[in-house]
Amino acid sequence: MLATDEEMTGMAEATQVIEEPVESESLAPAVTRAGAILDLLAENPGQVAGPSELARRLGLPKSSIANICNALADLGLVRRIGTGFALGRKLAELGGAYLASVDLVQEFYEEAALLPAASEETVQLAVLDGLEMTYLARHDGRQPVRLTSQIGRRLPASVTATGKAALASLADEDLDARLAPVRELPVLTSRSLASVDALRTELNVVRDRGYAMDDEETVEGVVCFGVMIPGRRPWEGPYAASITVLKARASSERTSLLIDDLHRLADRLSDPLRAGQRSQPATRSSSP
Amino acid sequence: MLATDEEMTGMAEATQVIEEPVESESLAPAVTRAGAILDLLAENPGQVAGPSELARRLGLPKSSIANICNALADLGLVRRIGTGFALGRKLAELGGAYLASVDLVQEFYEEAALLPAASEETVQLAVLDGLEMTYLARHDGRQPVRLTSQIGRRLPASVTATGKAALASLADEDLDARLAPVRELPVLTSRSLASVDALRTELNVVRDRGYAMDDEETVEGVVCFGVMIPGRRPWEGPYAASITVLKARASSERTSLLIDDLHRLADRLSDPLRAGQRSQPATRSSSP
DNA sequence: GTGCGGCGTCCAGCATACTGAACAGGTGGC
DNA sequence: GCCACCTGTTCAGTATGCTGGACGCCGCAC
Repeated sequence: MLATDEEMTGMAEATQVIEEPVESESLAPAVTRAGAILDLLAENPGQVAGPSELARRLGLPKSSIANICNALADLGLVRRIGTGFALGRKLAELGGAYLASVDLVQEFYEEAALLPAASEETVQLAVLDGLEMTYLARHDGRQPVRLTSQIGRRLPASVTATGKAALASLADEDLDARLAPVRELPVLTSRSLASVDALRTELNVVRDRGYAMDDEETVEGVVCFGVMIPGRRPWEGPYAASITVLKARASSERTSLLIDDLHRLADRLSDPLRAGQRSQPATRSSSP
Repeated sequence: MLATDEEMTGMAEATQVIEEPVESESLAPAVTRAGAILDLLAENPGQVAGPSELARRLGLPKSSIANICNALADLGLVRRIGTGFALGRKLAELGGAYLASVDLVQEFYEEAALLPAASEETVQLAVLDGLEMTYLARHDGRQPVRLTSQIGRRLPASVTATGKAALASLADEDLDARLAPVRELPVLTSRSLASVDALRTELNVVRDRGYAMDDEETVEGVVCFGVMIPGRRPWEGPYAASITVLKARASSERTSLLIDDLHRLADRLSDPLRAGQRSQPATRSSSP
């Protein structure tokens, strides 16, 4: 339809455009570009970049970027550091507001702290988005597993316990649609599932077993167990909770305690009415 | 300066423009408007609003808002819910990236968990921004104080222990500049400081005492203790850490333990090079 | 069934946000 | 000390994103 290629033939001589300037066509290009700027700054948290650098890396005019950056700075979405820009405080505010909009997050914190065994470990809540998991909440146990994901971080669903638990809960047609355009899966460690077929086989195991496992597929020496938590609204994708432990500490008896806790957590988060205090006893039974 | 009033005399008959359509003049209006949309959606987390409602509340053309919302949706900054929009997942990602860019946040989580007494309580980290504190991190203790601030939430500095600790650390001229345009302070409870004079007096107390206190000034029945933590870069505003406890549980002996921990935390976060190595080389008082 | 009011979307014309080059300030190399 | 390079900023012209009205749709009231 549109001639997006062959447009830079004139100037693409020795320029080092890192990002593609595609941007296709938005009816509000300034907004799209602002998003690209935030993404770029978020790639290496803490980095500060000036208008020139941003313009070069995005393949966009310097002036436009400067204008957008100034607008972003006025909003507090980015911060001026000298003449450059870095991520701003309002992002924490908006991120917190988004997390507050997910009812599950609040309840997750409360319920995770009450689990007899799992409350000692790192427990996380994530939501499926395409083929990636976005981590929404984290309960820190007493164990020094500090290499867990930051809140807001995204990881491939195929290498995480949360991701496998979420994918295993999808209807076949939904799963097929998501996997259709995929050739090979991202690989983080030598044990990551590399092929779609291997993933499908694994998902069948997850369905039968009732919980998912990440056996050093994300980080060497670290294992995770995950269970699915259904969304409460039709449009909310499947969530999942996981427990992260060092492989050396994952004895079989401890593991079974943790998985019991995980199922308990999922039950309480799946039916909030029954969790705190029973108020609607028979929702599912047939009417007389 | 700007004729903000009397501008809507023509159309302000029965229209209910909630927000002011000032927007002054930005060189990238679409970005400024996008920010206003996000702010509006963040006001009541979980709310979904269609283009018409957003346009009405912002006093802006419906078409423009629709275009901007579509761009925001493509970026993942907002989510389509039916025909409306709500905050999107990418906000969690960007918020997490911002928090990751603040070195203090990481270390805060590690050090807070190691405090002998305070690790049982709710410990928070915040940064001063104007006359408000933005909460950046929270360590959850075992006590069920669930009415603590969300990460990213902003509270007036004058009613919080973190805010008073941060303000008390400012140079006189800096403090004067921030307080100059202020007539009266925001009041959250009957004990909140209402006047600038009362705040100045309180800040002197904080300086002499070495820590700040919020005695039911933010929430009834809840007290907080706060200490300042200096920023590591010249441009980073002062940070502060606080401990939140129910007033009923704030015995004097427990309180003094907690305040010792707070000073310990501040010492370790102030000088990261010494934090990991030495535990506490008699910085404040000799051991018994 | 029917009319009404509200919604989200589409479209052409205009105002304006974007562009690219020129400017001034700062820095490092030789 | 000087030049060369890169920075961020400014400015006029023009392409283009923004505007307001019209359109089709849906849900509610009557």
